[in-house]
Amino acid sequence: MDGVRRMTKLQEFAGGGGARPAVPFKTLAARLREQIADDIVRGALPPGIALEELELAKRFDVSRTPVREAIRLLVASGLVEARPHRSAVVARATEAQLAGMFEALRELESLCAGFAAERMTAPEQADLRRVHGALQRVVRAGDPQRYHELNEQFHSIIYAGCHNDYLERLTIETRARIAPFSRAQFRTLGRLARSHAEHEAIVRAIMDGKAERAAGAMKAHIGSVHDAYATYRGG
Amino acid sequence: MDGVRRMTKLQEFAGGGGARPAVPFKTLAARLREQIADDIVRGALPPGIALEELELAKRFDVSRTPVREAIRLLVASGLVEARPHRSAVVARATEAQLAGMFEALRELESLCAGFAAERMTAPEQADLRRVHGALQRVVRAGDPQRYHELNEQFHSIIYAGCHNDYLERLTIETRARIAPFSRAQFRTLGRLARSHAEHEAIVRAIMDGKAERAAGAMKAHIGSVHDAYATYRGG
DNA sequence: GCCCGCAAACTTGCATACAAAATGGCATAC
DNA sequence: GTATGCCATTTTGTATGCAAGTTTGCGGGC
Repeated sequence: MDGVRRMTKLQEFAGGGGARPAVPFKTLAARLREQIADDIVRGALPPGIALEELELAKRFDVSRTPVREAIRLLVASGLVEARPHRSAVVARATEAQLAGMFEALRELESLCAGFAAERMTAPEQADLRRVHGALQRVVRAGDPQRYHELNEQFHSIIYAGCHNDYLERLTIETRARIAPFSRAQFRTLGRLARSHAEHEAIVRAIMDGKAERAAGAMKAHIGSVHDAYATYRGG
Repeated sequence: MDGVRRMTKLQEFAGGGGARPAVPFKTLAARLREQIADDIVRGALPPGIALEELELAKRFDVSRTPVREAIRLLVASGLVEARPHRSAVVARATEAQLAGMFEALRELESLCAGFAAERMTAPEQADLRRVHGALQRVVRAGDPQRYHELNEQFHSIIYAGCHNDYLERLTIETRARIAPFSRAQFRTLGRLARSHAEHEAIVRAIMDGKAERAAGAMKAHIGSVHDAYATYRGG
């Protein structure tokens, strides 16, 4: 790119980090996809913003080719929209689409919870209780950011607990797809407490092995998250 | 490619067809994705087969670039697996993965049916009845191929009837993802008749606006499809 | 002042060239 | 005869050049 040919470039990328010894090897495109997807989900790249190939290429010091491939990957996953000869943009969503995604997420998470109640192993249950306990402490401490992190763990444990890789993947992807639009939902301490109370019902149902109750509790939980978000957005 | 520069190449592709006047314009990559995805779903490209870039490029008379982009699109959708520096292959699945996908499809279709019972418009309902009637005639005639086509229409109408674009898309993609593995399920006339009888219960529940009954009937239907497939595959 | 048309600049789409890694075959050592 | 390591071949990964399409802004006309 500037005279000196740097070795492989695959080793050095990885977000400016150091050497990564036993990594299975990833293409530039794969890493770019992760990086950009992360930026979108975290909100650094908000919906509607243009993803110009040359700009991204310069930022990551690669050519347009892997950038283009990364964008194609993101397009297929739904996080990015692309139209021919126009810059790809971070996916937007109408209110109706967002409501649809929330509804789908509610049902997917509900399914996961139901299966988790029937299938989680003892270690998985222990892990769920552990994170649930940690969440309780965070609620008392009133730390929304930390709550957000642990909350994601909580839900992820339940996704994995359904013991259905495909369903787990669908749910994770749906959550990621909604994330860019719902980044402000846990701002109030009131919601934190309420969220945790809802978790309590879910955990109990799972521990008791009551699939329907777990599914119902999760459905109510996600529904209330959606309501909180809709209220927030509405005014 | 061979001296004479052919105009745009975007117009002429499209599967050897003629001029396509009012088409919104699609990139080569997008068309290749459709073509390859179709070949995978239809079984022309069975699971495990390698998708060599140069070979595909030659077959479609394009360069490797759009082929690669098409493959990336397919990778993200799950129809194709790729590992660095290895040919991409049509996605395979273990028995466990396949079972998981069937389970997910069962739940997704069940959700669609439930919502459809509550939300389908009168024209949509009429369309469903129309296809259902056509299916009955095909069962009597004993035409598995035609049954397969109409059966897809039948289910697609219900997907659309849930009035949730995202859920519809998830369900369609899941069905496509399973298709390469379940292409031999409607070989017996007995299954045709049974399948149609199950449809009957679904249609009635939807027409009556009974969401739970519709969901349950659909769940039973997909479950029986899966059983038939598992039996077929098992021996 | 506003609208329309045109052209320049910019961005993406595709092709091609080259680099790097994996595969397969062959020779060699045991 | 088998295993192992090396080299040629093949295939993917990345960079770059050029063509085509879109956007934008300017100038002229109304």
